[in-house]
Amino acid sequence: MQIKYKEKDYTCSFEFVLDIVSGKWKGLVLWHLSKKTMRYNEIHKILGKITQKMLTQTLRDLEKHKLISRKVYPVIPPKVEYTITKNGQKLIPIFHQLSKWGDEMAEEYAEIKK
Amino acid sequence: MQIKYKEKDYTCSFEFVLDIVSGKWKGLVLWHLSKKTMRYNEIHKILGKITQKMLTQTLRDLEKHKLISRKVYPVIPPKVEYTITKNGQKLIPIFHQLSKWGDEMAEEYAEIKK
DNA sequence: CCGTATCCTATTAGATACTG
DNA sequence: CAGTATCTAATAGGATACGG
Repeated sequence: MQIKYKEKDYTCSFEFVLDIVSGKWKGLVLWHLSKKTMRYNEIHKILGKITQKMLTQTLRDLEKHKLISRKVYPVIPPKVEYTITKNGQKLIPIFHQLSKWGDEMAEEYAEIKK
Repeated sequence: MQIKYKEKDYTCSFEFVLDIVSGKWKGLVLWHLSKKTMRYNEIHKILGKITQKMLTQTLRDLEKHKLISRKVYPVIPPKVEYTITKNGQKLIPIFHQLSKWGDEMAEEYAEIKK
């Protein structure tokens, strides 16, 4: 199935999915948001080493693809909450499977640090 | 779970998985090899626009992570076959789920070309 | 047939400083 | 608090030529 979205063309839906979740931080952010709604700084702290630029970019990407939603409270100081959407939530069980597969692979490699 | 493999560190197995399957071609090559064992040129033709450099690099990466195996026949002209491993095959059903999810997303976006 | 070896461009990510 | 704006570094990917 050919997919066109936001000016980009994909030859199959799997390619489309990779574009949505690949990159250094997107999967991780989604994973954390699947547990609870979080504020910008909260995500920033839990990820530790991400720069503000990358975090903002990651959040915007996820929002663009409707995997998370952004709610701005008109208060001072600013308050912004990020929540996973239903579509985003549907990815999580699949992420768990991938993780499990990764664990099994790692055990076979026997170079694990627990 | 901390994973270290081939000089690289991963903070979780999901990150490890992304490293294994992300990139422009790896998922696609694995997908095709899940259907049948193929020769180098056969893969090259079916992918169409991949350069030899990228194809070789992709195959080496997949082999390094033991998702495919490489068999060289000592004949002239050379013959090399690539086969998906059991570990690689385990990924395929998960890929199908991701694909299905991508299709559903695409339908919601309603910018599809079938 | 199945690759390597260079060289080059494009994309992604990080560092740092600044702002409503 | 939640971001932008620049600048730079690192990595991924592509073009082309050549070799056993």
